[in-house]
Amino acid sequence: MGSVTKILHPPEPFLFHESLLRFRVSREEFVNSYADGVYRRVIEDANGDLVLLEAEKEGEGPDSIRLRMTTEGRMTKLAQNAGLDAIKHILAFDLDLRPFYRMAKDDASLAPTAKKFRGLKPIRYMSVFEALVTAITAQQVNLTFAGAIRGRMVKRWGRKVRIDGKTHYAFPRPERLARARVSTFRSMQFSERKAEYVIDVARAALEGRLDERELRILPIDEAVARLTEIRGVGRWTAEQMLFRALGRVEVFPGGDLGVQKVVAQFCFGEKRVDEKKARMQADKWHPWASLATTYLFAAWRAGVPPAGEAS
DNA sequence: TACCAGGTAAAAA
DNA sequence: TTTTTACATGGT
Repeated sequence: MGSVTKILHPPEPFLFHESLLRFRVSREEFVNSYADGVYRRVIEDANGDLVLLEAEKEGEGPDSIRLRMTTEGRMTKLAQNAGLDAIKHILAFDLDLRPFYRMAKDDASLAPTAKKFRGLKPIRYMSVFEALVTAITAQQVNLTFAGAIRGRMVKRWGRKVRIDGKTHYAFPRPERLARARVSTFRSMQFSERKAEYVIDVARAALEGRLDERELRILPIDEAVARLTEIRGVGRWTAEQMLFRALGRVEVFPGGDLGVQKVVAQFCFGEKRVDEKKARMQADKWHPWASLATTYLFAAWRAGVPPAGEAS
């Protein structure tokens, strides 16, 4: 076993705990877990070596991060660098929040939340593939159930590392899921259709139809159009991916039920708005629309009352 | 029991 | 072109 620990200093402001809370929803999900103040996940380097990343807040004051990287075999320089790059991507070190805050301070529905959660970052998935499959599992079912079936999939097809007697799973490679049978997914309580969608996306990944470089730079509409050519990937799934894997915060998943609820609550004092109304509101947040939703979700989780509402 | 859950594709109107 | 419906399952 090889292990190395590094102290990282993310660009300020940075709120570790509040940013990671998003991954505390399910204990059965395995791939991205945040429990007892530690974010854990397994990544794979270019040689195919698996690295367990364990990140936690270091000390008081401005959030520094203690990152422990562990491999089953010898820790190589390649693995170390892969781990460092991965955590910087996941925690969105490259995203400069300052222009967003300049916009938010003049927006009545966003200003209090942006201030309260200064340093909140949109935590990301590792790949286009992972984000698409994860989104598909979450289509039209409650997130607890989505996490449960995803966990079964990961346990069955994800590569694993044993560290200190505990097993950790990497997100399954497209090769594995592309060859999986629908009936195996069905036994994990995927619907037949979800199973087909996941397999189709895995095949798209293998065939090079998920061009990350292209999806990073295409205008959002065109990127969504490319993605929705894949069966099972609708607008919502495409937008989730662009935001959560590629960090394209200008997208707005207006069809998302949760987004419609938080926008309704924090911007209109209502219970639910339709997609059109949500997108009208989001236009005011351009080009940080989904980043804005990250702040509203944080406020909602924390039980912060919407601006202008009595206690 | 019926209805909803951080949707999508395919059929029907 | 727009509006319904089937899909699977767990929770309320």
